[in-house]
Amino acid sequence: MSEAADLLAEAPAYRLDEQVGFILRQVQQRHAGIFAAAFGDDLTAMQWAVLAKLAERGEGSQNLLGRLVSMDVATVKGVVDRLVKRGLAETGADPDDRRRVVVRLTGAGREFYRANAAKALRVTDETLEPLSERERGQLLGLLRRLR
Amino acid sequence: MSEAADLLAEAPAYRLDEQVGFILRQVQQRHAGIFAAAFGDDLTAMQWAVLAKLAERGEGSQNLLGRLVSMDVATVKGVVDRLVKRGLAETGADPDDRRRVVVRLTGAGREFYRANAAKALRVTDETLEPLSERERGQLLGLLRRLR
DNA sequence: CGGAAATTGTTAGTACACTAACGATCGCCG
DNA sequence: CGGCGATCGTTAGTGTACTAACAATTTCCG
Repeated sequence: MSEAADLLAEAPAYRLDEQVGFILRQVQQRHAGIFAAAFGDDLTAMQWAVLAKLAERGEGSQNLLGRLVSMDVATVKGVVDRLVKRGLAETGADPDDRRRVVVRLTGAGREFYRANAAKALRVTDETLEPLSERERGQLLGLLRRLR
Repeated sequence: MSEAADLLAEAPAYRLDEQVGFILRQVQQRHAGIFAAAFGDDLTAMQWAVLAKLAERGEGSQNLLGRLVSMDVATVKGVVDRLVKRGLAETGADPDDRRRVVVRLTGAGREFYRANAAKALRVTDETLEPLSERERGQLLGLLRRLR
């Protein structure tokens, strides 16, 4: 009974504003804005991610670090370079593997982390501000499954 | 009864992997991968977004176009330049306002849109593949409120 | 042991993404 | 009408992001 109707529905409407990819980018943009407002010229979100991971896990090779923060090896290099230039991280040789470059936080890096972890949490909070506690959990649960 | 416990909880744990911003970036990465697998070297997601918007709305100034796709004015220029170089769009002067650059699709651009809209829909579909129909609606609803 | 395969990091090239500074033009208001 | 603020586009500079090609090692396997 619905076969004729199916024929009429042949051209599925493509509306950019309804595509996940598009909305995702807009949400990312808003988050980036909130982060920038909180951290100003101190650090970008990527640099903070690497710093936080180093604080969590101690030192590690660039490669491992890249995997932990879901960043390309070529990209992580640039981020680490900038952290080193800001004096928050330092690199050294791995005695066991001469290919490796070990990255670790400096004292200033650990200090920066301690001083700003609460602020970083507020960035997350402000990003999710339009949602109730229950909705936040829902959203995170759904997003995690799309990773 | 819980006041003593509250004092112990003073340092809120910051776990990178639980922050929306971080998860959001991972989901974006997966989506970008799916898009690239579908469109290969033909077009990036951004270029497709501009193309689709032009197909939806007809011609418009670079500035307007930027607003419609949530893209910086400086960024949109580069994207439009690349579409022009690929022969999918063209620019012209606005007779009413000599500051403006009007952007519109070429015949090849319209043709490309028609030929690929269904594929673009499949990219969205594959991105959301791990979720049920109901969950997809939930996710989009939540994300939209974070724009 | 020795050589092929895999891993690690670097560099170059392309494509977003945003800020700031600039010049050209438009529109409004006195 | 005349000027001044707002808008539009371009350019330069910084920071992700990914691919491809490459060199230096290390590892594994015959």
